Amino acid sequence: MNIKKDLSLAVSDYLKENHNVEVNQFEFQQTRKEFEGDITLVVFPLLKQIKINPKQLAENIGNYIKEHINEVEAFNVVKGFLNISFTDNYFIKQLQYISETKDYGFKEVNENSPRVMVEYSSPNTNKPLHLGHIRNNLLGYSVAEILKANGNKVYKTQIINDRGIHICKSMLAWQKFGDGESPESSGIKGDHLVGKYYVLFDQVYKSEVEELTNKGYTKEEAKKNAPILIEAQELLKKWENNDTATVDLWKKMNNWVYEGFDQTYKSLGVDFDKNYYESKTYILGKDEILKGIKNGVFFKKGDGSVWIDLTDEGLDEKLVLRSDGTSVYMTQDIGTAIERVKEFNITSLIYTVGNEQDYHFKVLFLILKKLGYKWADNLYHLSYGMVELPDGKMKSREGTVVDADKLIEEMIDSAKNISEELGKIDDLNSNEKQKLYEKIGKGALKYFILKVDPRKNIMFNPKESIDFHGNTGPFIQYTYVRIKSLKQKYKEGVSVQYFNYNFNLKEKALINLISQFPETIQQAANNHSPAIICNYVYELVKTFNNFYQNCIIIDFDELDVTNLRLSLAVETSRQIKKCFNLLGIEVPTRM
RNA sequence: GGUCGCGUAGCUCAGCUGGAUAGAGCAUCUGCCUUCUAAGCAGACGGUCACAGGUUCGAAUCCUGUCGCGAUCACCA
Repeated sequence: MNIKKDLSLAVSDYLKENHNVEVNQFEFQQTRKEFEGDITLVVFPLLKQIKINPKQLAENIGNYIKEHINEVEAFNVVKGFLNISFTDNYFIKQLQYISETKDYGFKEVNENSPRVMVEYSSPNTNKPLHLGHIRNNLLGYSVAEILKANGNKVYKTQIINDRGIHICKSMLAWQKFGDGESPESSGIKGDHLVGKYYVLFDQVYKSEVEELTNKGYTKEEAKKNAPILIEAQELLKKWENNDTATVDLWKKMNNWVYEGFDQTYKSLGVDFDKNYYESKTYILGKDEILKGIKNGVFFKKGDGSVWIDLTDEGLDEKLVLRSDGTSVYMTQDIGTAIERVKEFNITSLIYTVGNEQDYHFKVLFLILKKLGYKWADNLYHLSYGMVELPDGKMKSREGTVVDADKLIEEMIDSAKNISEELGKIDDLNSNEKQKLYEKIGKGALKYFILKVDPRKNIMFNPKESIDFHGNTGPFIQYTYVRIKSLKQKYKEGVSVQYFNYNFNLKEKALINLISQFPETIQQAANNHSPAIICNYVYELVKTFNNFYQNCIIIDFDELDVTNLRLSLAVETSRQIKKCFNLLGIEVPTRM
């Protein structure tokens, strides 16, 4: 049941019959609170084809639809806005439809669904995850869930940057100063332990650079010639030559990191269908480059390096193979994309990567297109803004990063403090309490991140704690809990029954809003934006609270009304839960 | 310097595929727990939508320019 569609058809008929014009798309919007009505047709756009007074046109259309559509009870016209009111019968029918529809608003996924891969996270293995990674993870996960709900077969993946000079730096510092320290011996989480040596390397490196500068080297020379850096580069060569001891150490330390990452991923509630590792994929892509040279897509310079000329597209020349024949980042991204399309038979691929790499992806997609891959048109860079601190961007080496594990822990602590202060859950056992604190704390964090438009930067002030009141995760969870509590109080099952009922404005507003759920999901999928879900669910919850505060829901003397209002409350809670699942946030039943 | 992005209330953000008097939350102030959980509700205060032009019946939204902030332009990843 889709009232907008019915209205559109009727208006279309009217225009054809009376003005002989063919229009099928109309602009509907939610009626503003200050006017009477449940939906509004904006007639201004029609004036281009029909040259009459907008008010008159609106009146005519209003009369026509009132006559032809049972659900239309009344209408009023303000300027070029046609405000339409629905009958009580419509609201009952609509509520009944919503409550009887399984997975209302979701589209089914089957063998014929589009196959989409979502890449996200993709960390380096030399340090623990920070707030920037949290944003990436939450976004990638949520967009994947939203796409699923919108009828796509989704594969979640990440490519782990497990090789290169960065990990050699941690390895070297551990070799030199670690004295055999391990996660077991130190009790430090694996990724944090490796990160500790990465930082240590940098400290030694900096002091060596300073020493060399004092000896009269220029800054540039000193940076290139610091002994510990040269040692790290030698370690990288050993790794590339498959030196057994080096490879063993590399495996050992990477495994520490993976164990740490797994813990953080689990805590964030994100997962992957397949992991790729750069140590395996970095060789991919070379064949494509060679083929591309033959086809004239790439060209070779005198020193043997291979390039693509993108100056016609307003970009630069871009290197795809070094003069010594080794790959660069771009090379393996070309190869990996092709591999993934083959392996998963996907029709599109979404890269969740920060907007600092906009240029890279522009070039990557262009190259794949020039290589003749038709699916290159379906590649999408989910480009998100940076997380900024009051004094600028986070920098791992300068120690200004907000650590992911620590932040999650702090959020759970805050949830605990607030819960204890309110004292509403004293009867729960400690295990139940802990689970609840996690749901609330993580809910606050995730909502805080996801409610911001992905494209925009996020300002995070570590000195100000993330809120638990107002437009927040806990507020929405709280509303859900209240509805659970209502249902528990009534005990009897409820279902929507027809009877002669006069809906009030609060109830109508709520049903109208729930009716917008399907198009909201679609919009969120089209825009790759969990923020759209956040805005929707917040609006829904505010509208519900308004209803809750003003209407007695459970009234044992008015069972018909109770049945109806409680159904409405239950349907609200179902949408809340679905929205939060799309955001990767759990809902509690008590708080 | 070239390219890309951003600029909305004291702060954090919606609104941006053009539509009615630009909306929320936080903060400040005022009411409401003897009705279903006050992590709530109702209300007050708060705006040159960076600035200047243009397109349009209509611009925060689209176009051009200016200013400010950020990112990017490596034989780094």
